[in-house]
Amino acid sequence: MRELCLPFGLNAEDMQQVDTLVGSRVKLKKGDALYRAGDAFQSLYAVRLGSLKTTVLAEDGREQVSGYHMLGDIIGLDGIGTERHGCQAVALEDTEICVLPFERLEDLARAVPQLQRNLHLFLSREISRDHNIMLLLGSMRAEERLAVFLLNLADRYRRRGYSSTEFVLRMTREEIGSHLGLKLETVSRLFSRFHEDGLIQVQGRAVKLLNAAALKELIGQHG
Amino acid sequence: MRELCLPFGLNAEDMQQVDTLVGSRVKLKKGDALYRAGDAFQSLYAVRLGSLKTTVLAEDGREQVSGYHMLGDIIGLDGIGTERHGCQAVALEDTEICVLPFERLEDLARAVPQLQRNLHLFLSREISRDHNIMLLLGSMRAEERLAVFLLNLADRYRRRGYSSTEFVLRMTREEIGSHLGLKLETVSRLFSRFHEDGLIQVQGRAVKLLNAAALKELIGQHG
DNA sequence: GCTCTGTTTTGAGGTAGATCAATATCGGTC
DNA sequence: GACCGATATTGATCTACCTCAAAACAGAGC
Repeated sequence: MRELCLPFGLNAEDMQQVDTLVGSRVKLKKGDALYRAGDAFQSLYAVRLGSLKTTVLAEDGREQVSGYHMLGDIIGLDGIGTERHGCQAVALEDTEICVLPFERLEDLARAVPQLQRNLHLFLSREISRDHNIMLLLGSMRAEERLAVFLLNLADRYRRRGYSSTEFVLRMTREEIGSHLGLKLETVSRLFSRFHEDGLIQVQGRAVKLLNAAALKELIGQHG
Repeated sequence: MRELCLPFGLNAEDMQQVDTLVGSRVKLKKGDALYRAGDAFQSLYAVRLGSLKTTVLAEDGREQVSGYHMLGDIIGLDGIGTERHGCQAVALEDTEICVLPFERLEDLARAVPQLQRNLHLFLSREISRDHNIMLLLGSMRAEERLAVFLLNLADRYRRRGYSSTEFVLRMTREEIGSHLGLKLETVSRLFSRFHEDGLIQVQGRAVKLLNAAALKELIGQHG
């Protein structure tokens, strides 16, 4: 649970303070942007419902999906340094967000050590996560990348109490491809192959993991 | 300067406190590890002299260079969340490091808002940096990657007051390749081609940028 | 239910970068 | 200054993935 909740481990008194932190709530429809690259940074955002993708943009317009975010994830962390968001966040379905004004969060973090600790945890975990994606993009073959993606998704659903073997993807093949450094056709072909090989069952965006162990085995082969 | 110094913008009084933070100094020889994957996390490290590479390790032993760090860089940020370092840091030459015990840094950050702010800046900048590398690895062609790498290096040298057009690479072709998601032969060929095309001058690890504008133009083409 | 648009699947063929291999060069050591 | 292992260069070939193209499918709106 710790990883899913910024105010984890706080006592009742501190919790009251933190409650004053939560600013507004935002509702997004599928396709709505929570923020865009270049927007002034003021707040972090906690996902309460639904899911979003974040994308980094190159100057020439190329776009790379940098993350897929769901319940409990905190997004916007990359904006702290630059005072501007470096990427954009777009809802993949109807989504609800808690706004956490960052200045107040900083003030509160100074007063509440456990909150400070949690904030650092979230920041650092984002860094670790990104490093793992770099490893994936830099040194894994296409089928390994998709296997990692599926297993990672399964794990995140599991931690949130959802089925870890059956879920509905919220992203298109193109978005998955962008995230994994592959083209949509390659992603589609891999889904088909995993299906044929009995590793998964796919029907459009509905995915069922049939043999997670075999998927894990796939990772690390060849390369 | 702000980006190069954790105690940036602190007044004299606060500075005195921060001075008490700096624990020991560590001297590393070329090839020495500052920390290894799995080591308990206790401190952040500031590079005072020399340079290091950080590498992420896959379970199967594959290794990916996640960063190249020089004077003023803070490393170890990915360990905060997990209490274990997720990657390893190895000196690329004789190197001097300041140890910053993290618990004390956290304590001090609660007392000194400006220090807190700077810490958040460093954490967030690392995230932005990683996102840009993800963009590079996920959607750029080989020659674009090397161009980005060289221009980025030039910029970092410039900010530190060194020549931005002439420098000596501290990494092997293989390490550069690992960082950029390419094989060493590809890196070598690209250096040769950039040389032939009059963009740079290369002699082993000594590099001179002859036409930075053309290198910039290269980025964003095709893709 | 039908239409339209966006998404997905599948096929055929091309290419950037990998792999394999041989030679050259560097940097350190005795 | 000669030797040795590590690093770099360069060439020839191979292949994983991309590109282009066409058809099947899904879902939102009427």
